[in-house]
Amino acid sequence: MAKTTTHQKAAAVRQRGVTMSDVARHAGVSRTAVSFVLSNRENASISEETRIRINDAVQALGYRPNAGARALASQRSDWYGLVTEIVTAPFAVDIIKGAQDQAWLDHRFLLIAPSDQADAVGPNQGLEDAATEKLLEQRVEGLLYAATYHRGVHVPESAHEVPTVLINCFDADGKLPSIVPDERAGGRVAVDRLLRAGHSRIGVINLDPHIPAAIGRLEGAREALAGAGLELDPELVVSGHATADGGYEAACQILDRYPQQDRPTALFCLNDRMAMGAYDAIKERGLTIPGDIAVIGFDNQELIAAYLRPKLTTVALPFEKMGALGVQTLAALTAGQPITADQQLVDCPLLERSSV
Amino acid sequence: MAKTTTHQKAAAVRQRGVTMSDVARHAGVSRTAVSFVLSNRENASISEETRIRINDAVQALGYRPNAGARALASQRSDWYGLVTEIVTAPFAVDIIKGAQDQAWLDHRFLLIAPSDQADAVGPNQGLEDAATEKLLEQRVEGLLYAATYHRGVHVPESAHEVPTVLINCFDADGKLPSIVPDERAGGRVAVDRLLRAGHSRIGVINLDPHIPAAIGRLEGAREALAGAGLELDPELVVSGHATADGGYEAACQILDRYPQQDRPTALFCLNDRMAMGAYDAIKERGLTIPGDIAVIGFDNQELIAAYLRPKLTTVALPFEKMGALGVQTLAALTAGQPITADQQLVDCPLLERSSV
DNA sequence: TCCCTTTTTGACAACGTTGTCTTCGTTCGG
DNA sequence: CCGAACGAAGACAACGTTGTCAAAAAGGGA
Repeated sequence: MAKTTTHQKAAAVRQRGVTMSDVARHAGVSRTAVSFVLSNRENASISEETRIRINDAVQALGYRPNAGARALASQRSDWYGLVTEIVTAPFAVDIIKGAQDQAWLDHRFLLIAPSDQADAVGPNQGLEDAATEKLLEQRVEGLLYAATYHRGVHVPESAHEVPTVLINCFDADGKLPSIVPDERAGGRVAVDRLLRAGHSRIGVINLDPHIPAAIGRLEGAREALAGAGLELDPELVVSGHATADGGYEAACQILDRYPQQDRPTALFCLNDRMAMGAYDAIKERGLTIPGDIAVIGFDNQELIAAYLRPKLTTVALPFEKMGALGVQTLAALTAGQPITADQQLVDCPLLERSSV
Repeated sequence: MAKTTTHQKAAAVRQRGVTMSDVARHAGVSRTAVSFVLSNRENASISEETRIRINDAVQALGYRPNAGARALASQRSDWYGLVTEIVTAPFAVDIIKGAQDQAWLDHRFLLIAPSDQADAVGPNQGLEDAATEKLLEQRVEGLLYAATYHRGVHVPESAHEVPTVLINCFDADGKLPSIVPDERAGGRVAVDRLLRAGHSRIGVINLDPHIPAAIGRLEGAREALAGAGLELDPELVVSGHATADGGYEAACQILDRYPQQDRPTALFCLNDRMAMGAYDAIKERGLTIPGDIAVIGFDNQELIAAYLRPKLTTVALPFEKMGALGVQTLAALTAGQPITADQQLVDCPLLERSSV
């Protein structure tokens, strides 16, 4: 009696407790059969008829497998955890998109946890550790760490308990595999584009020269120039704060430093925000883009690049691809496959618009 | 003997199988005691000493509760599902941020699933249904739907099985509670700001006049003008495509239509992208901002508003707040509390910068 | 010492699956 | 009509918890 009461109460409280047994009962078969059909196993041996009966029962009852129970019993969750500060500083959201789409394709679920590792390597790992811990409690099969900008990071200790891949950042301790943009090739592509348009005197508006993005892109620029038998004039490289204002000031410096005939005819801005400022500096001086000065950016920040007038030709960071590749790499790792390289470089494609 | 072998094998295969029993054994107490301590229950009656012993054991063994098992046994997952196209079209990422932060505070986990409901009401619900279904399989306790732009949506049938809240959109069928921006108040605030700066002849660059944002903001503008004894001159309202180009064209129309003395001295652009275009139109005509023409935007798209020169004064959409409020509302619903209104309006704050 | 309270234990059933094994009918070919 | 071969059923242990309960042990006061 007491037992019955308990059951009824539970049933009343539960929103929708259709279990495999219910399906089996409704289809007039055994639980075993249902389990076989639903996870359509190899060593099947289920007649087409019962298979259909079971599927019908699933439909009729609106049965939904319980992911948690399945994970518990089968000891695999099909979940990956993604720790990222991107949600906080949504510059690289496309990483999430790429990762999520890929995970979806692989029938895996991405658990996204926030990180506040606002910047760099420092042990500001309060939230980050907690996030990792929470994800491991959910028994994720692997971890991804994604950063808003390309840099070295330290990952919490516990991340080493499961396969882990870094996206748009790399392990400062050099132990974990990572996916990063090929900044160098990107810089080369940008400057090549300018060279191809006939420019040979090219000003460069640089970022903080110590970050990987600046180092790689500048190196690429040098290579491209070298390919054309030219050298990068150090005088034409001006660093600025990575904002529109910074770009504006840097552009003013470059433009005002020389008489007209010596003035560079093109500017390579190491990010789009600075290109935005450079536009203003150029226009202010009554010069036209790309007529008098060609401008090429980097990052392909849609809101800027596609809406500047004229629209900005720029090199895109392959966020989406990196996200997808991260998940693929993780999938390989969790499947026990060895991965080839610890650092995978992803191409930065040129986006032609109208500023060159 | 056979049993021992099995255990060893299991332990070898499992990555890290520390269970509650292990903790109990290590602490020299019963499982029950451990369970009591870890979920620190009311009817406890556990001595301080054993409590400490248990916590030490947890530390020592690196025990991590298995969330899935806990969910299974306790019939509550502490998970909310968030279905959104925001990741695809990352205009309103801050909704995710707000929701996630709030969920974190409430010790709940947000499962984010992608929706491709790229636009509007239509039954393009392939992925969306699938996402909802997946989330329900994970036994989420409630669902959130978030849209990139304020509009009416249809939600999959199965969403009605658990408490559901809409963010930045509303149920076209009028059944589900929603959180939306107070567009009207926003429009009022914007125009009030212009009036306060002494402008009385105000041009309006409108969005597609049928969407909730346009309707509300325009209505608010009218109210503000009425408060100053003015009326909205229909001639001064020009609709354009919601892009920089659209804004540019609309601004040209407004600016060129009148001789200088009749020209509006301020423009209210219903979004920042159009304000960006308007800037160009104004500057092209040799006019200054805000000297000759004041400009006020809407949306506060950081990349634009904060980087335009001069920086754009605009009205912000309260994405983050809406996200947080959505989670709070959902928490109230799942806790069985009745909620007050089916549609909660959230204020759109004015962000003063330098264009007025 | 005895009773009463406070801790603590042990046992057991649930939760919804997976996975393995044995058994039991059928049906069919020979 | 016998033995395969196949399809399916049934039983059971496992997964790691929660939750409930009765009962045992430890301590304290009179």
